[in-house]
Amino acid sequence: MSEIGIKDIAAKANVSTATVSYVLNGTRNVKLNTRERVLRVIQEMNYKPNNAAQSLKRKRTNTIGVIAEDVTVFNVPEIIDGINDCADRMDMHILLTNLRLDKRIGREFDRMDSYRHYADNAVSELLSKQVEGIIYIGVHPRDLTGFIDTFGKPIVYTYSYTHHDLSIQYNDEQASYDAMAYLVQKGHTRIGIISGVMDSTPSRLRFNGFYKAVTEYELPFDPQLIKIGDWEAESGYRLTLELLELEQPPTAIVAMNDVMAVGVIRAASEKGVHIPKDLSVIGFDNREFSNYLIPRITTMELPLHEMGYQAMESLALLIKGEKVEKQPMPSCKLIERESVAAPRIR
Amino acid sequence: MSEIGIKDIAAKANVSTATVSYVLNGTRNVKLNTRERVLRVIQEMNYKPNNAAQSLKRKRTNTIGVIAEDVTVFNVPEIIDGINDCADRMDMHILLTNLRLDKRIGREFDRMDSYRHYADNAVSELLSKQVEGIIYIGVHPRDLTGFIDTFGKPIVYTYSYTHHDLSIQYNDEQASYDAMAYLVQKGHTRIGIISGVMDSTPSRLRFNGFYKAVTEYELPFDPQLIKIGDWEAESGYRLTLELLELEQPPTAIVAMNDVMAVGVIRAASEKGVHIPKDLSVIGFDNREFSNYLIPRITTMELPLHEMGYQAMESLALLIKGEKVEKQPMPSCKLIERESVAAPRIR
DNA sequence: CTGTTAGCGCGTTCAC
DNA sequence: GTGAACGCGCTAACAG
Repeated sequence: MSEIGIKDIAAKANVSTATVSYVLNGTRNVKLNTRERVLRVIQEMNYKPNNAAQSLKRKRTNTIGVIAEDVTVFNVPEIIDGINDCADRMDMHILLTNLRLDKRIGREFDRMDSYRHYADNAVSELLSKQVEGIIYIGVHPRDLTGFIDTFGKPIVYTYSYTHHDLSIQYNDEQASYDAMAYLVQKGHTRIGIISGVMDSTPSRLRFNGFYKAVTEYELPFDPQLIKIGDWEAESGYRLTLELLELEQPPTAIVAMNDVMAVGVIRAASEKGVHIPKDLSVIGFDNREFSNYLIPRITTMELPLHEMGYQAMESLALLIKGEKVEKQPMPSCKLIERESVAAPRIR
Repeated sequence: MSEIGIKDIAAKANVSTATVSYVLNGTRNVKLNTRERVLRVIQEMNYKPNNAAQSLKRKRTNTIGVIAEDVTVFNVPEIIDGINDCADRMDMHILLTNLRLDKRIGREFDRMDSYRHYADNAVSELLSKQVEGIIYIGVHPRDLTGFIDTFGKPIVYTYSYTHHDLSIQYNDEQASYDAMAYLVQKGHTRIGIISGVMDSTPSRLRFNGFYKAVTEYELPFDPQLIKIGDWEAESGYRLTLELLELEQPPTAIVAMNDVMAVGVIRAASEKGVHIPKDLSVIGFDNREFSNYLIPRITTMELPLHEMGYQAMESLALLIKGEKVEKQPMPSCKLIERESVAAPRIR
């Protein structure tokens, strides 16, 4: 056990505890000779300064808290990884709290009161542990204004946002615009879109991008090509069937997530419509499975790592009391695979 | 900011700091009247005791460290979730360290020296933070004996093991036996197997289960049905092609992970072999994508949550100095989906 | 039984 | 290079 303290080291090395501390922290010059002796004893006894005592005195913990709504949801680990990446470089440490929302309340995000206490507890605990700031990772982008109170401690949201605090989000509108541009460039003009539920922020942003592309590229605007899904594969399946039954079916479909893209593929294969020859599909999220489907789907990858990284960077600035200049939103990246081709000439 | 300390509360409530402490911890009776007054002031000022000071005095932190080799690897988040689940119930807190091995060194686990220092740093840091024990989560089951030294602090390994320490592993042999039994029960007798690389523990254990089933069910033992893959989809693809070219091809294939099962599906679809009518497939891991493939694959789910839970439970016992009685290994669970059917009668 | 005083835990840091 | 006060909350000893 490490019940050895600084005075044990001091005693064994025949110096005062002050000297040991100076050696350890390089806070002051110590004669080479004694320094080496001290260092050797520390090594021998495997001494590790008690962090609790240190931060008590220093009034700094070099620690931030991360509250993850649920670490098992696909986007979260990669964001944490980005936070870690950045934190490592600036010698900051992370205290992770996992709210386990997905298991505890499922998808009912709108019933905030049913899970507010989990968040409150997490914040209390983190503040008590003297974190210097907090990063909050949502499982679905949405407005969290008024949800938690950090009592003045800096907080940065990612994959969610509030009206008052800093938040790191990716450029959803641009992503969907880019997906469209890519299809147009391949020669498509009749492009269908299957959205997520419409009261969700990403759905709306992505729809904006879609609409912007339709306008700028002067594509035929046909409301029949716009389908409102619910993020699940079944809706992708059902709505694709509807699209295929149109008098003039689309030559390409943008699905607002990979899960619904699976539905698209199922519907197409059932109807004997070949992807990508007869129908192109783009998904969103670059979920792990998108690379294993047949065909492997072309999809927009979310800049999760970068979001985590930026969140940590910004939080560090906030902690230092410096002004955080608005960084450009991280962009999604198109992962070209096998589900998109030029449309068949009819 | 929460620069407010216990004495601020004491002053405002006209009591001594001792009283405040007693109120807070319920360590002694305090007259209802004063208690309520104190509580009210605490509430008003949002006072949170400084955890550093507390643990310094109490010599207990109620905190354990979790070292994850890489949080972005598929099995890790679920294990963390299990740890969390258990830790929450016993009011323990978690300090997570992410080694980021996958990004830093990729799959070269055998070159331990290239990443030992990451682990050493993580342990040092955790010990310095006075964790009461450590859980180590590997990204691939393997022997880590001698890899790290916790200087006497309890440690539990999961998804990896050492000769000396407690480790929580799932029952791999049984899983593969069960997969076989399931196929046999469906009527299969010629069953091919595609293993992972053979110097890996899970490969060997799963092969044992396979062999045991072959023996017990008196299946024809044909070495041609045994193929050594490398965990990647391409090997599943290539080896399936080989199996299909056999004079007497198998009616079912057990792939030792879902990724190779994807290769099986690709090969089959290319050869016009219908799954599951002409060929049944079972995968391993219940990776997210296995549920989105066409056909959705039947697979063995790893008891990740339970492993995390058990690891935490055992560690808690170790910390208390109690003896940990050997628990039964968590079992995998067969997830029945669409890739298995009875063999065609020839 | 209720409340207070004061020393302690362990490193840091100022004054000597 | 050293002695000792200090940070903040806990708790033993003591008082009413």
